Amino acid sequence: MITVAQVIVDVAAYPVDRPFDYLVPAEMTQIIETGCRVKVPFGPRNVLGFVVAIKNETDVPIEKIKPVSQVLDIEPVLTGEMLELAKWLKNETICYEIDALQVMLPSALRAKYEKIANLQTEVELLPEPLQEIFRDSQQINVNVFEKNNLLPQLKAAIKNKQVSIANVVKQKGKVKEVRKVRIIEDNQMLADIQANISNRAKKQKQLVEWMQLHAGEIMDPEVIYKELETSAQVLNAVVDLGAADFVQEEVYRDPFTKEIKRTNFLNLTDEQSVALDQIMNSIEEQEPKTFLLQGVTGSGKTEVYLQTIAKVLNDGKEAIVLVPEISLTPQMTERFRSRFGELVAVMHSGLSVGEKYDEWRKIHQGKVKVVVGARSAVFAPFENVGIIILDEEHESTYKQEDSPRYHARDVAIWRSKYHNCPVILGSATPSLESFARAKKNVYTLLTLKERALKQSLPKVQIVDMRDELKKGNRSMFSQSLMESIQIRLDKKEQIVLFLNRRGYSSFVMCRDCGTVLQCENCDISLTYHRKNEKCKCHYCGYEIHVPKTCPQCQSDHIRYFGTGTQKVEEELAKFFPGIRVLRMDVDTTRAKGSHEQLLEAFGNGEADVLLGTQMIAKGLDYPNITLVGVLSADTSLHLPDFRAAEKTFQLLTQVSGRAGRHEKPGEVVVQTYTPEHYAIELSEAQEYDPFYEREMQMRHQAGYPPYYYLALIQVSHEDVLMAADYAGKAVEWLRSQLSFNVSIIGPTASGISRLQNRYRYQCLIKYKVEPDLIPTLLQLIKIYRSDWIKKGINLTVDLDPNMI
DNA sequence: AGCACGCCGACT
DNA sequence: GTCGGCGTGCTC
Repeated sequence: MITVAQVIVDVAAYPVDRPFDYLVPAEMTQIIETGCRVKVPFGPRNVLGFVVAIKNETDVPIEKIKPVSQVLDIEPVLTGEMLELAKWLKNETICYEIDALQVMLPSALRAKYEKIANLQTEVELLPEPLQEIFRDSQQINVNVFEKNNLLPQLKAAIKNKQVSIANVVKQKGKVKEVRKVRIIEDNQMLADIQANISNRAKKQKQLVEWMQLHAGEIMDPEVIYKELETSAQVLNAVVDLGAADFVQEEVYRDPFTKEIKRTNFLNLTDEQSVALDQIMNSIEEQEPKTFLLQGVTGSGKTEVYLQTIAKVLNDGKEAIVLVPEISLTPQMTERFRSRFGELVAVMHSGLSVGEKYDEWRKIHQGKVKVVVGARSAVFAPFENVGIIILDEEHESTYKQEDSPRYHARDVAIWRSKYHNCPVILGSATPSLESFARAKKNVYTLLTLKERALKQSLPKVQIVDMRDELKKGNRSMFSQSLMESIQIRLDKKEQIVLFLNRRGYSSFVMCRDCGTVLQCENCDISLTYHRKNEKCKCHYCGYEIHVPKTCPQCQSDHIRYFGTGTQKVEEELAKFFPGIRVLRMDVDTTRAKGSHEQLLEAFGNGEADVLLGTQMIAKGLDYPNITLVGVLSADTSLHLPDFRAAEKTFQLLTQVSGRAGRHEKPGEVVVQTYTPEHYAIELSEAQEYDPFYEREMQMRHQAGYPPYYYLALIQVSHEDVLMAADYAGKAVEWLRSQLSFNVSIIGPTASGISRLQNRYRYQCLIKYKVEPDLIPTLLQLIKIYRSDWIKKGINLTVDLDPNMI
């Protein structure tokens, strides 16, 4: 009988996006399992692959089939659930199956390939320069030749059959191990050994005597040295006598640095209890229900999560908690760690590759029961999931921007059906899509209207900056904000000032002609980096030194513009001498961990004002913050995005919620040039429903989600005309295939019309129901992959896109 | 995707 | 005659 493994190979391309059959050699049949990674020959090279099935027959002609060269995992790295999920993702997001599989694993388990040159003759027979390199070793990485400009010589040697090239799959992800001492269990034997030690070896005798108290234990040598004031020499001698031996033990790199204090359940409000009861009931009944937990800021959503998780753990199941990347602050993770201690793993982008791998292994090996992490943690390899929680459900970071373009919410719901467990989507300002589904009873709505400690929501005051201008106030602060700041300073309370800007980026502009330094390859301005006085493109990596004069008008009035935070800081210092400001932007948060340090310093009262962009809006929870100022509420309103109003409202509600979360009442001052806009007007009352109704009307009129679904097709090419032409062709073809109630808008130039020297066009598909959409798109992709791709066209499909 | 194979023009 | 350009097609 033969054993055949079906393998998805690590080659992201359309013609090979299917399983390939490989023969399993007899010695591997006991080890190989579905979900294992394997090394296989694929054409002329070796690649990594995932075993998706094992069977006993094959349709492939016997002369074609090759054997698996190596099994990389003793235990499978992917569960059956993951393999199924990958197939679903492939369909749902139109991606390669290999991409779907890879996204579920930490990058440490993905393959790294190296080309190795093997020496086939005597070194002396090689040309001079090559001899040099092959002197130390017969096998040399090809990039060594590249670095020394010896590629032509290497090529010649290959031709002469003096050297051969092999592709080697390197496995990343080293398990970190430490050497420990294992004391033998047999106490009698220890006593015998001790008796035989010469009286001159006092230290050894002492050590073995002490070991009798710790028979069978495994310990750190350092602990022994300290305990007995001894050294490695003595220990080695004792090990030689057979009283103990050295063992290698796996360790996890610990991303937590601080000690944690255990905390207990808080008392719940009536609203919280009602919500919790419903969720508990669903867990009990094993219903894959999706709850939308809508709670005003400070209403204690987290406490509901924590108690739900406690229940799940009690049932012997596991919990997944997703948090947007930027709110994955120590403050947030500590709440989970303090409740569940060592049972919690944390996953976020701040961890090193090794740390991520370690956290993943803790989950995989069942050492932890709770994972708190960003988007990709939704793939945590638990096998008995009891609850999945998405906090701040409306955040756009839950959607991955590149292939596989999945939404963590959709994956969570898929997994909940697989495990028959509920999902909780939590937010103060749910996405319109989720709220609409809750209204249609697709999700179950749970509402928390009151703050947990019954504090009133902060008073929001909207200030029209146009009036300030008329009054002759040309500063960044309105009269009213200045007064409020002064009051807090007098009362020694804290202030958060918020600049509504995206990210931390800054740019270089000529003050005479207004030219902003642009990337040569992309249609986007360069980002200024202070550390090396360079300007860099975040999309393609293009980099130049900051020029002395303007490239357009030769003026030397060229200046670096920050996010505006420096300017705000300067003005603050002018108006309020002695004010202590903590600024959070590119320059102050570059180093790893500086973000946390700044927040901690602010929490300790080392500053009066915390000043920053979006990043500070999330998760800040300090009792002494009583004033929040939004310096310009409208900047996010004018973005070319149909969600601009929604995002602005969410942001204003979010930042307002930072004030007065504890005993002291809070106040919010929102400065704007368009106070009449409903997103700003309605944020004053901080009530979600009126905003929802209003925004739904707008979406209905314009034909956007949740009334319509969207799909975005992007076409790019080095040549503008080609890009436009083929975008047109795609649109034309889609129009001919899809029904009349689907509207296809475009093609139009994309927001960033040129990226990495490629011109980009896009078209938007709006549809309510169109069962043929995915098959049609797949067919379009087929046309593209079989024909257009050769002409240098690039085409991508994003279902349910974030930005358009 | 990546790599070999294969068919045609320009060189020692 | 041979070297190397890149169009074509396959990968268990």
